[in-house]
Amino acid sequence: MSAQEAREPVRELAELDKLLHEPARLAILTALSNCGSADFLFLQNLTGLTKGNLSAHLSKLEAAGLVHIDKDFVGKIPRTSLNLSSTGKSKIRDYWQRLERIRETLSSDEAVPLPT
Amino acid sequence: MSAQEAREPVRELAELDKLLHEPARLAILTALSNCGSADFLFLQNLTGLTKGNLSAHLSKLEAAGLVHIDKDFVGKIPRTSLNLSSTGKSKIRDYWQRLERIRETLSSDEAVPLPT
DNA sequence: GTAGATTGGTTTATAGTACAAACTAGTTGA
DNA sequence: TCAACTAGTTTGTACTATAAACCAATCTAC
Repeated sequence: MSAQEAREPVRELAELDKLLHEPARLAILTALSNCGSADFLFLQNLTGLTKGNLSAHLSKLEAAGLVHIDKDFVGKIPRTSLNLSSTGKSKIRDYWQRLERIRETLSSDEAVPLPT
Repeated sequence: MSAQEAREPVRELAELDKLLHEPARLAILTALSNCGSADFLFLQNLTGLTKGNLSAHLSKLEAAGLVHIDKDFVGKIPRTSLNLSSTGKSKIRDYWQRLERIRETLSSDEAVPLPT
């Protein structure tokens, strides 16, 4: 992270990683970050997403290496358990830190110069 | 904003308004919110967006009633000036407030219950 | 035992979106 | 006057999110 970047909070906003920034995935990653591990239905209930939608987002996050998807059976009922990979953990933590830093920068000083 | 909503920060994340949440538009709106008024090229430089991209996003924001687009001439050179409508101002302010509140809620307590 | 409903998801089809490249209209410089 | 530049807009494409349809297995009622 360069000094350049740190002095350009507006540009940093425009360059946020959309894989993490997308609302549904942000909700999923943030939830997993807070609760460690969760199963599919719990996550669906928490986020309010439809099954298809949640399934698609989870697949995308798995493909990107941010979450692990484990399937097993509880008795005879299938269960899908989700948890963050170590990359996932650090990426979502970094995302929130970055956002908070941008917010602080923008609200604290004249970060955005006036055009003439 | 219901108490229900306030107790479900993860769901609130999943339901963020994409018109504002999209990185490029978030950058545009936040920049305008900070500097009051700006012209096209200034904004392009600040956000790092291409002209076509910036133009498209501005049109979308105008159509949604969040920004005003004014065109005039400085000498013989055309100039496009942008500023937030009152709706735009309150919406971007609310967006950041909401996000900050979600962040605080999620980091301060056991906002996300553990699945059994 | 078998018909229908339920659980726990995945796949598919579509509508919407962001983006860059191509274009437009006018201006300045050589 | 011809080329290059300014200040954008329009267009085409590739991507993406989403809901609806689907699937396999289990449970329940009869």
